[in-house]
Amino acid sequence: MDIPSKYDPQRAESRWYDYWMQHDFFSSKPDGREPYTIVIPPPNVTGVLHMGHMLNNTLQDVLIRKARLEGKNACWVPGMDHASIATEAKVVAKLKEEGISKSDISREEFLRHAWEWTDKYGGVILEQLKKLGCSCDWSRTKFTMDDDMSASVIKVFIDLFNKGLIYRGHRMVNWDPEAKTTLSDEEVIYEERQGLLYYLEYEVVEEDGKTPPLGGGGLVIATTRPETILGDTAICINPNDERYQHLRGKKAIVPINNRVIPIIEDDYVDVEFGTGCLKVTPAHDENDKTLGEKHNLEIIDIFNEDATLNSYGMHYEGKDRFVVRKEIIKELEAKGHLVKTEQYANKVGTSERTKAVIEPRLSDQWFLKMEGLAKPALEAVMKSGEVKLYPKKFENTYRHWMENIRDWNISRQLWWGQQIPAYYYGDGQDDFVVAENIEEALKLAQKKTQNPELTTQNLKQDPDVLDTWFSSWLWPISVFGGILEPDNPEVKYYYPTNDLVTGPDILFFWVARMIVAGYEFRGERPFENVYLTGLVRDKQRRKMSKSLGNSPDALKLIEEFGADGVRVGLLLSSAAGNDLLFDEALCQQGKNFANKIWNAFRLVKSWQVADIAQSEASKIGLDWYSTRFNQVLTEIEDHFSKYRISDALMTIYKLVWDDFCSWLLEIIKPAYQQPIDRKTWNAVIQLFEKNLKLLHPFMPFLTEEVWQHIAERKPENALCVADWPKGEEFDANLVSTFDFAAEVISGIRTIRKEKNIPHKDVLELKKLDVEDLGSTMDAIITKLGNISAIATVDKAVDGALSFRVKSNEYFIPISGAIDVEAEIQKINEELKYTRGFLQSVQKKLSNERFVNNAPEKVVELERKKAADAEAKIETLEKSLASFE
RNA sequence: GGGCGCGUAGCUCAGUUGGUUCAGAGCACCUGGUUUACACCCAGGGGGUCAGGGGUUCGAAUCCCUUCGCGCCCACCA
Repeated sequence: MDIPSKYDPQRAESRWYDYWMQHDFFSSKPDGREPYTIVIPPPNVTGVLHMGHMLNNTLQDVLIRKARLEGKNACWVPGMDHASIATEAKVVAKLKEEGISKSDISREEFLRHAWEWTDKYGGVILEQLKKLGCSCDWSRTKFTMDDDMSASVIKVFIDLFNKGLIYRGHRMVNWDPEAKTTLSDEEVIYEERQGLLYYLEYEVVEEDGKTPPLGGGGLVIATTRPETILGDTAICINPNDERYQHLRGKKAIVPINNRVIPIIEDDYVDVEFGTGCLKVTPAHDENDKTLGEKHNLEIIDIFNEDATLNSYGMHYEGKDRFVVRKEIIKELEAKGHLVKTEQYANKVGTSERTKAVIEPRLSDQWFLKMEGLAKPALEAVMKSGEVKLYPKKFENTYRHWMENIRDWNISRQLWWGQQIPAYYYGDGQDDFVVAENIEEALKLAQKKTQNPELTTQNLKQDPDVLDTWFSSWLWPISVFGGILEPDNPEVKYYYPTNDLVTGPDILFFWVARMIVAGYEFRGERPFENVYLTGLVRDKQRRKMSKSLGNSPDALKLIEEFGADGVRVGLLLSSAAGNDLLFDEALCQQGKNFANKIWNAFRLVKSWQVADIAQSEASKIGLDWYSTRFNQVLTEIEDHFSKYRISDALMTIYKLVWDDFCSWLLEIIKPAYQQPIDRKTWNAVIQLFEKNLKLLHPFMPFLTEEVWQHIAERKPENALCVADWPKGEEFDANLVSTFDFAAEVISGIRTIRKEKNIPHKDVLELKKLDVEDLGSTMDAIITKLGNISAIATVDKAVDGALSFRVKSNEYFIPISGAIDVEAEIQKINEELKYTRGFLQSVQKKLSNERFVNNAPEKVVELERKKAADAEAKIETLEKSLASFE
């Protein structure tokens, strides 16, 4: 036999992937079959394959391959996301290396560089997915900046604007000073930081115009951000604060710039916190802004867009906010304003993308009103169940977010993305129109202004682009052209899609918004089931990240363990929603499993087939395995229906390794250099093929390789387009009878081990039946136990080793001395245990309340347990007697 | 500060409405094994007061209360 004893993944992987592609097995077109659709969570165009992607996409591939085998029209749409902030940052960095600054080049030039970059690096991750075995319909690959995708985004923007849901507003937004753009609330991550709370004394202007000296004469405020004092426009106290009654109606003086500001009163101020005096900086704090509006305060913005101080910062102009914090404290101390500092832990908002500390900033931005839009999306998950989340626990999180949803800031001060289709013709708040292009805009503007003289020269498009998620929320619709052509046959066939597999970290960013978009733009859910994976962590539970360097190289793993091995490794311990603690040992387990299957294939292939009679053992073994297969198949289907993918895999793993390899193949294996009968061989090949079908979604390469070599195949009969096994009725009794026999075999093996009897020594077996197992399984016991013959006896056999299964007793007579003492001790131990067991059962049965209250079935079972135990005790006692 | 979830064998986790199969699986570990598919293997084995305490019940890993430990989400306290 020249099949190598080790499975070689590398050869099989490239060979079969090419084969699948050549025969177009992954492509899908609408037809009469039931569709099964998944849209990929589009990875960032800047991304390279990491463990999270591997897990995610393996899961999707399992689902899509299973659906394909089930005869559905399986369509997995791949694609990429333009990821505006991340990509723009990379392009800016790259230009910087080349000595080009973004501010020195035009928008058009910049975009040219960005596209160049995208074309060069963009496809990498998709190629890597192919290495993993992902069976996407590559002819459908989409990019969120494709012309039609962008057109969809613009159309949706205009539509929502015309519905009055998009508005422009001067708001406090999350400003990322590094990317120089705003972020949505969801893109801000709050981190606990240890900082200082500074107590600063401000001078107070008395009624007589005098200012008592510092060191007790002023008022003391507490702040974490002393650098913002130059933007202070008031001091606020609680009107009920006894301590500060004397400050009412007075004014205070801002240190350093000596601006005189009012002291106002508001309940908002917490009397308990700090000193009870609050400095109000409306330009740099959300709450202060609210206070400012309420009390008509001046707004002084002291920062530039990169968070350095502007001219209001006086001699600090041009310096970074954190530098200023240090320096200004020194100045304040020197001037006697610093009273004390305290350690203080507070939450600091940071940018998800750049990690920069977020600066609250007032600016003109575009917002989408979410409240009304969220309603159907909330009901779909919480009420109608049209959209189901797995695991269910995320429904609570989802509900909480949806019920407290805030308007979505959709504008970003970037160039890479869909430019906002708003055109300004003047400086007024309302001097703009929203239109698909500048020509349309001109018409609208002329109409709005009643000025036919207006030309495109007078129009200026908003320079900002839309949030990336404002394009990806349309993904399940727009990849099928469902926004631009709502009635096209593609979208009608594939939409709504079936399953979505993604991480819980983008539940709000993406999943929730897709549900919103689905109902708003198609009146229908975008998908039925959402499978939320866990995060991939390392063995020490740390998140995998580039900076920690604890993320293994995905492609190296595939090289080392094979794509199938890695897939199995990732899946084995990844229940939905549970974090996955990645360990290469898991991949090793996957690789071992692949090798196990490979060797089962080698074994079967090595047999000579002859027209001889089928043995009894083979016949029973095959019957049993067919039955077992059907039993396990129902379990597997149940796991799949609940999206318990790792359980489904483990169930198949055990079926193949234990039931198929360890039991069935051993039962039918012919003696050395003997042929196998044709009937058995045909049957086992069929069963092997059924196993391969179950395995294929998890281990596509290995199974295709074996499938193609185990029998002659026509090109169109590849495993990846074979048919999923149909569940058949099965006889559970056959399985339990077999289990009994397996226990007997196990008993024989234990005795061999205890007494050091090699397997090749033939033994005799005598049985004393209490429970009638019959003789159906004798052939199997004989073969696997290496037993010469099984004889039934009616009393215990003297001078034999014995063991018991349930109430039956088995004897193995051996030549030579039996260690009588040891046998007696063994029996005594079993007796003691069984008596104790019986006692506990009888105690239950003698409890009237148990007998009266417990269901009849339960009581009946206890009675049977008691009877069985009594029978066993009797057997054991007889055995003991035989030694005396 | 509010909400959600978790704590079961050395590790990662199952355990559906309390009652055969309730104390399980895989890996790891230990013992033995050159049986001619596979040592990436075979056979056998040990291991848990189900986080601690209290309660309900004939009966609790499962229901209730409480303590401790951990994770996640949301929230404007300077």
